[in-house]
Amino acid sequence: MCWGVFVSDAKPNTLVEIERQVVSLFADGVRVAGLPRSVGEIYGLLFVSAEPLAMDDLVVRLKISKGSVSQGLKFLRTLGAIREVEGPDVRRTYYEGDIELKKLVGGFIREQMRPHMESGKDRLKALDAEVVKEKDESKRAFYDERVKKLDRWLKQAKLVLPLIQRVLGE
Amino acid sequence: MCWGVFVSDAKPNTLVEIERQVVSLFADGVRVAGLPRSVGEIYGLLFVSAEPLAMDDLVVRLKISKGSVSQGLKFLRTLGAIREVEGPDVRRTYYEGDIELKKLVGGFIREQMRPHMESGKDRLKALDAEVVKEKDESKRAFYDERVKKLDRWLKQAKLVLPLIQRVLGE
DNA sequence: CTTAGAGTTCATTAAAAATTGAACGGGCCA
DNA sequence: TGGCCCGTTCAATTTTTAATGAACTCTAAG
Repeated sequence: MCWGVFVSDAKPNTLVEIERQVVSLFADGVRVAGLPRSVGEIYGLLFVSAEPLAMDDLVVRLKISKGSVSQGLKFLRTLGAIREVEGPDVRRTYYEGDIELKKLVGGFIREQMRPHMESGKDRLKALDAEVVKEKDESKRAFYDERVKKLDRWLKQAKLVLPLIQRVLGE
Repeated sequence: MCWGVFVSDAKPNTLVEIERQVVSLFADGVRVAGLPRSVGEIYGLLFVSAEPLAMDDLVVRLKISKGSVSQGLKFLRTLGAIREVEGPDVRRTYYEGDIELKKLVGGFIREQMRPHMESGKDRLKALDAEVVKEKDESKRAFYDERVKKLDRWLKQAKLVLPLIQRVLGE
């Protein structure tokens, strides 16, 4: 084995202050979206790292378990928030963060929000079926109005999401 | 005491199927925003109720504790998602749901997202202060670029939020 | 074929969040 | 003034969620 030549570039197994702050910023940030802290930490460290990192770097430097990192990376990959890239060790998979906001938001909308909206559509259908069963005329009218309102909400949401993506798309 | 006359209008202490479905829809719905299930249930029941409800109605019909309902109502009030109204018993406070989506979303943006963004601004300032301390020229340039990127993210978010509100404002 | 190390999975454990319920404050009427 | 009831608060508890780590798969090198 040969270590010598690259020693001065060796990654520290701890975070410098700037990294600490960015990691913490993302860790807190992702929580408004209901995501686990570890996911934010992982993305945060990739975001502030000039060099791509492998799983083991994340485990060591963030001090979180291999299992958590594996799951966090899997999730970030499905969002399209990180990219697999080549690195010094051919046996390992290295990652770098995609620093476009639209990628993050777009991925979140696609993976987390759309599915909910789809199931919402079905549930409104079921609701409609329930409303027609209502015997009392005026109650039925009231329920019908409310279900129609929910339909409109869903349409508005469908309108807004692509709009967000367009604005973030520059 | 006199019950007779209004017995047929008495509120059941359980939910009918339509109510059950709407309550459940909202209970699940609010979770994408990271809010507790009980908040969704409360809003949901107010949403499908033609008559305003008092705290006790919610406790009995949703089978959740007085404490939870009190806190849930408090939260929904700060969002502006519900309204206090007069009701049959002058001693009680009755509520009805505001069924405009913009109220819900607007309240959420104002109460939950803006504060985070404000603190984010401060944290970016702190980050900037840290970056200038970096001795290594090229590292400093890199960090500086990333912090600038975060600044742009914040600006984009500031741009998007009012846009959402305008679109929902019909 | 065997070994070694990267990466995943998932049952267990630990941590965080929501819910409960008892105690409290305050208004109102007798 | 005292009893009653509505509503709030918050410490204790339960429930939910995330993190851990050991066992596993897979690939590649010897």
